[in-house]
Amino acid sequence: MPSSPPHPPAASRPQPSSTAVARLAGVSQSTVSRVFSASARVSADVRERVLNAAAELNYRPNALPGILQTGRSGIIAVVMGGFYNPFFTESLRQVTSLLHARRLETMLVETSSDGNIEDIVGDLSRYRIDGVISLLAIGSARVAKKLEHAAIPIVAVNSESYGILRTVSTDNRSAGATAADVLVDGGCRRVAYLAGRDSPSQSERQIGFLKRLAQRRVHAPQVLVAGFSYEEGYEAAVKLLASGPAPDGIFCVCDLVAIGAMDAIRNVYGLSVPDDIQVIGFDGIPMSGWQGINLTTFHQDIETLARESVNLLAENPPARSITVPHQLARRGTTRALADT
Amino acid sequence: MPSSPPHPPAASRPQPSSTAVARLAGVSQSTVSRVFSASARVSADVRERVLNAAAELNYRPNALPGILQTGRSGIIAVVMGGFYNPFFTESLRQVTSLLHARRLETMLVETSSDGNIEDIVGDLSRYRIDGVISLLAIGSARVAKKLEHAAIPIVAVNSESYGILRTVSTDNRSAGATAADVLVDGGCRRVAYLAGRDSPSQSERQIGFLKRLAQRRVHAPQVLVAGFSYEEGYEAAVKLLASGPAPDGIFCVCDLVAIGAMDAIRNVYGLSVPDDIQVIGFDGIPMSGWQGINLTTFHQDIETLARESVNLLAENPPARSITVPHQLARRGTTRALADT
DNA sequence: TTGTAGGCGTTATCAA
DNA sequence: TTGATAACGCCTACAA
Repeated sequence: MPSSPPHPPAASRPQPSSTAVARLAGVSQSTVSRVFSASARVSADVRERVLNAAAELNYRPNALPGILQTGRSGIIAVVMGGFYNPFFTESLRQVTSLLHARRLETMLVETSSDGNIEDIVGDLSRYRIDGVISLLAIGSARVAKKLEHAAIPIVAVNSESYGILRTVSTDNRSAGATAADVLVDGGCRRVAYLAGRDSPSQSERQIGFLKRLAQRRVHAPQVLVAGFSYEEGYEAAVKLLASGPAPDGIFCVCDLVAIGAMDAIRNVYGLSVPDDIQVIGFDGIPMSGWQGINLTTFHQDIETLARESVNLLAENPPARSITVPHQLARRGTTRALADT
Repeated sequence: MPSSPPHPPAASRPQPSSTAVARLAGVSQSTVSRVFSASARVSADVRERVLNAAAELNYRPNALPGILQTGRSGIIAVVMGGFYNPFFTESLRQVTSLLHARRLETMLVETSSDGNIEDIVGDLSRYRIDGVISLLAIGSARVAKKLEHAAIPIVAVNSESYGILRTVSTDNRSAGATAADVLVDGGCRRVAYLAGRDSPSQSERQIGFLKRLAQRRVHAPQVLVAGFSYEEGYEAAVKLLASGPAPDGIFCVCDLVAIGAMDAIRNVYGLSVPDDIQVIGFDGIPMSGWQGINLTTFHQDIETLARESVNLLAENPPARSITVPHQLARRGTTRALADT
């Protein structure tokens, strides 16, 4: 690509201003403004002349001066990564949809990690965005403080709050505990956990899982760091099964990892899910319900996560964190009761 | 939800202006402006005083006045729907990423159909957006004309151009033809097509498929309108197989439909893919490559689609349409050669 | 090198 | 009901 100008060329003609409309309609600029504010009264005669002139020039009110005055843009930045995971894209959809219902626009920011979220927010603040919803967890107290310092309201989903941030999270720890119960009740005695990386929600799930296993007097599980993708789940399972006696139950950090793991279990090792190994995922992405997959998993209540995130931002209550219950979907990769 | 103000409350303190920084640093506002424009020369002494004052106030330059003057915002609206289909979300990711590389921001607009795209563009033009990339096809010449009239540069992906719009599209017709070849070469003699709805790219695939079948002297396929989702593919296949003698090959409008159809074929009718019925999808979403699915499909070259879309918008060449080649991925749901 | 002044397109205030 | 004017925050001449 040749070196290009930072901005695309402006539209051939610049957009007409209210002054241009006023000139054409033979009224003052303020009258045009009034016609388009809808709140003020304008005589029917004048209104019609103005609307005709506006239509002729294809006039569209410019929101920028108002933003300049009020400091409020009606724009929310949504920070996201992991586009390959339907959990995130569906979250994005719902958040955008809810923002739109409140007449707020979504500025989408794509980033693979939260490492540079401070720069991103700093960058975007030149547009005077009204707030930030981060679908990525904030990774450190240092970043959280910087964000707080930026004085732009921010809500993070499935993130630690560091005592500062407003957060909305699925009850990850309790899900981990339930996963342990499902596997143990299903007869598993030798379980494993395929972990994600650098994510507080994944840590919470892991902690809940380990604690409950200990309570149930089951051996501590073998823990392997996979990641969050199908491929990483596949590879982690290959490694897991190559490393010693096979487990009889695996809890996976997310559905994509679980699906990858199942493909490895079945195709590389010729083992059966759930007869040889039971598998549980997390997220409740649509693919988990496909008949050919039929994965037992935990639904994250994306609708509520999104709704509470937008509420927290728009209503600007005192900083607080909201926990959203998960929902277990028992399907074909686990057994209801031990038949031993 | 109680009736809420249209905008979230502004950040507690309004963001400081360059004037505030100037006051604190004991210089004029223009000097502050110069320090942050980087182009102009400022003495080291003054620069430092200004930067210190700016840091103390946590000053961030406001982009709006500049936009007001130039009419160029550096914001591109990306119109999208079908979040459940990884083809669209991956397209969104790549487009956003490329825009970001050009220092352009993405304003995300979610809409289920293109029906109201005119309203959307009209709405957004109050932010003086520099252009629009629509990942949804523009559905009618009427809408295309309106968009043209709005004088905002627009590029549509996999859309008809109506002789006006700039478009970037996969070579859908040729893919349809290749699908016919693959099935016929694989021994199919009685094929079906599971169609989408209201989409020019889907029509093109269908036309290419039908034409090539005729050339190959195979009976015209049974065509059923499914849609674009797993569920719709599933239901369409159930209906298809219930309606008479089963086909021995099915071309599906997209991968999700193909995957749904396969689940129905296998689980409802106990038939084998590919032994009884061969299946071809379209898009090349990641799931098509999962071992448990292993679907023969056509990869849309999203990278190129996204790159050309952004180029077309940013470089503002004379209106033109670009066709991007697809790539066939032969996998386990078709057979290479007829063994009859 | 630095300061002063005008203008971008609105909305809000005040006067007519 | 309508018009004139100030203000938002920055950039860009132009003046000093």
